Amino acid sequence: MPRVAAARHDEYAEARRDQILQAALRLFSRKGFAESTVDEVAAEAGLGKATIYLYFPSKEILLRKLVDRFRLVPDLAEMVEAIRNQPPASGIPALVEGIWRQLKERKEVAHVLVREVFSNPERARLYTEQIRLPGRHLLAAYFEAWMKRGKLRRGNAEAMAQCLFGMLWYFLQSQELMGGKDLAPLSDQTICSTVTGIFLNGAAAGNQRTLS
Amino acid sequence: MPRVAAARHDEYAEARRDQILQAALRLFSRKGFAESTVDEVAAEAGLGKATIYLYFPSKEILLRKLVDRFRLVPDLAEMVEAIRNQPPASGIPALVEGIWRQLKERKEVAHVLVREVFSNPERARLYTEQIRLPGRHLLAAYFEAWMKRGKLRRGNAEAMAQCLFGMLWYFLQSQELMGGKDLAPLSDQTICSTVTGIFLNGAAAGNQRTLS
Amino acid sequence: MPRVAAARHDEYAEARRDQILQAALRLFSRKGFAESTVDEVAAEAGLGKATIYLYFPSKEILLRKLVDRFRLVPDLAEMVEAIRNQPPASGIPALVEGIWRQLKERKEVAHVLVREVFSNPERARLYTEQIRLPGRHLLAAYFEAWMKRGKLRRGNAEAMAQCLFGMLWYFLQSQELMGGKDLAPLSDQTICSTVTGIFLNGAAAGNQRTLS
Amino acid sequence: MPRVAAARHDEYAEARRDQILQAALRLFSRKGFAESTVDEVAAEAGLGKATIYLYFPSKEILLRKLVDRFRLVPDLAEMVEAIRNQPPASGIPALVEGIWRQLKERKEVAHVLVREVFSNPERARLYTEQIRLPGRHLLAAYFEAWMKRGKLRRGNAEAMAQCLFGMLWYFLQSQELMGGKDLAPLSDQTICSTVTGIFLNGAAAGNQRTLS
DNA sequence: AATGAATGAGTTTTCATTCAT
DNA sequence: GATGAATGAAAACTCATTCAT
Repeated sequence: MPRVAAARHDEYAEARRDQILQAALRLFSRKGFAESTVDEVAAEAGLGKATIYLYFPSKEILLRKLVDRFRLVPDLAEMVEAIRNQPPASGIPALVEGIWRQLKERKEVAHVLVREVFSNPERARLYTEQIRLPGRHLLAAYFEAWMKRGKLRRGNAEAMAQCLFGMLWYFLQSQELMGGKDLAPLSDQTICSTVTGIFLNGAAAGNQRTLS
Repeated sequence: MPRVAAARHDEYAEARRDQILQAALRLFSRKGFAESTVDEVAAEAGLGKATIYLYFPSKEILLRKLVDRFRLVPDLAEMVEAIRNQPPASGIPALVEGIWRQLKERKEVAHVLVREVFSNPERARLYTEQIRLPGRHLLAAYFEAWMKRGKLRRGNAEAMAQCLFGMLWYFLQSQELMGGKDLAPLSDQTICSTVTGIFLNGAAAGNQRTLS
Repeated sequence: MPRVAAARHDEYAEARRDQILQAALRLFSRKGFAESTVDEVAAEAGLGKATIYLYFPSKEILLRKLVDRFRLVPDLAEMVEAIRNQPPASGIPALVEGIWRQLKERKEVAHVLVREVFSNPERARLYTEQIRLPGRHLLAAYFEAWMKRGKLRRGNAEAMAQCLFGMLWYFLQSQELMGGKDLAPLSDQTICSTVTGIFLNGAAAGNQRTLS
Repeated sequence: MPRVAAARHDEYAEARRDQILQAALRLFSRKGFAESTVDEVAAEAGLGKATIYLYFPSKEILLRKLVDRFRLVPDLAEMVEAIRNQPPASGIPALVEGIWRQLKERKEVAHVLVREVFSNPERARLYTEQIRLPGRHLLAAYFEAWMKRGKLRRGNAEAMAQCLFGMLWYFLQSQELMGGKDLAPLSDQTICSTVTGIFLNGAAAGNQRTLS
């Protein structure tokens, strides 16, 4: 096969794969993985059922590829890179806002992750290895760098990264996925400044800023 | 039916129902709801398959009853009450430790909740109304009381409560439910002191204690 | 066991058996044999489920006993005997009316027979041998007697008996069992006189009476 | 979808549906509806079990479609039309013979009807409305036409139609479905001439022809 | 490459029958 | 004698996957 044709072919296949993954994401987010049939994925993608199998060998693998492709915070590396040289006092607020914006934009991904990945031991382990820990390391590295420069208190940087992300993650779960937005709404502003405030200065009186 | 016999009968049925719910909790926590069969629930309970249907009319209703019965932090009210008169500096560490202990003990419940409740909009809404918000209010009330006494910085107490719980909740998810314990273990000590430290004093240098 | 006690015991068992059969008849007539559960039979009889099995070894045998006990026209022999010496002109109308009355009274039996017996080859064969043919012979014997006395035209008496009974049987099926009573009602009077008229004189003009 | 392909597809599906209905008819006739499994229907049709569900959404609906498709006397309208201008004396014998021939050819249909339709109130009502009463009206209309022309005695034409059909129907039940053919055989000739004779002239002596 | 038709393996649910009390 | 609890065997139905076109 001539090189150009092969490249075109690959592009085409990639586009199809993406079309299917997007459809699956919408569907799984709405109905859940186990509750969705391959027929429905195909219908959502506007394709025939058997076509799905041309691009993904099984439904389970389709899910894995989905999780591979759709990161919760795909730009995390860029965000951390962008603030690498900023001290926490300015870097963390920017980071929190960036992560929160991206999480909110990607709540469908979050939905699928919560449902299908975080709760299935095997899938979760894979996710932890390939995505969660690498992401955590990025944050932790930033923290450690500024610990050394004396701008952050010394401590377990990995655990601290987990705390930061955990607060945002739980806001996402409760506000966007669990109906909190309707029942007890909190503004983005409140969320970001509370998280930032607590992470930097804590809630105890005597520390710098007012919370929220 | 004589009253005594009826009472005994009810007790017996209740015990059986509990036996089944406990078995289902273990199983769903291990394998997930959709991935578990009624056969397996029965086997785990040491009963015949049809017996399950004597006590629960369907698999779906079994799940609902399961969620009804098992709360995530059943003793939260007592814990908050116990520290009501302690200032945050001593109250929060106790609270964090108490919540964390109970969460860890109940990771099976957490597993089922994540999968079946937090991810299903309708069930999640119910859960938010009946359990999550009331719990949050308890914490928030404690925070507000100590804000008034000048021991906590002013801020959105509900959001702060969410932050505190979110950190612990995410540690539970990542350590216990997602294989983090094996892949990147963090000790209870590290977790509790990091959460406490960040919540009270933040991560910025110049604040009181060293983290973790 | 003393004789008296044994007799009492037998009477008691017989009464219980009857109680169950009556309940089963009502139930099977309403819902069909396959569609009824042993639980329902027990409930209808006001007994516990296991009690049914004290008196009948299986559900299938319960049905057989039911058919044994409940004849469609139990008094046929008496009816035929009663008109034995009456010529057809007066005997047939009496007979038709008598059979029709009994059929209508016993439409529950008819229902079960149609459903469970007439349509199951093995059961039907048994029924034909033990009940249907003997009944037909009774009618045929009456016809033959009056053929000999010149009051009925010569012909196949068995086939004639079948015709007479068939007309009534089909009226029962269509009026009582198939909703005809509501959709296109025919009075008992019309039914009996039409059957009698056709059987005795046919429908062709020039024969004696007006039909119905 | 192009029009031609769609048409071919429809034809194909229709053929498959028919293949399944034919198989189901044979099976239900032999074993009864409740006693037959979908697996068996599939095996009889030479198809896989799931294929049945491609064409019929449930076993119950398969039965309904079966009854819809297979009429007991599908050519009744043509038969009545064919003798419309013949007087009863020649028309009825032809009609009786025609109906009897068709009934015998379709005893499998009869079997299923008896068992599943005539005995289930709801289904029976539907059948009465859509099939039985229209058929009866056809016969009744013929009778009424000839009553007016003085060739049939006046009477309730609907009841008379019922009598005519009832005799034949009961012969079918008893001879073909209940083992009468083996236990007490009656020739087609006997059956038809007895029915014709009784219907036209009755059994009383003094009327025209000899019976059978 | 694209697909609808076909299907067996697997799931939930029902129910006749047994058994311990 | 009477019974409710327990259950395995069996049935309807679903769906991921394969295959012929």
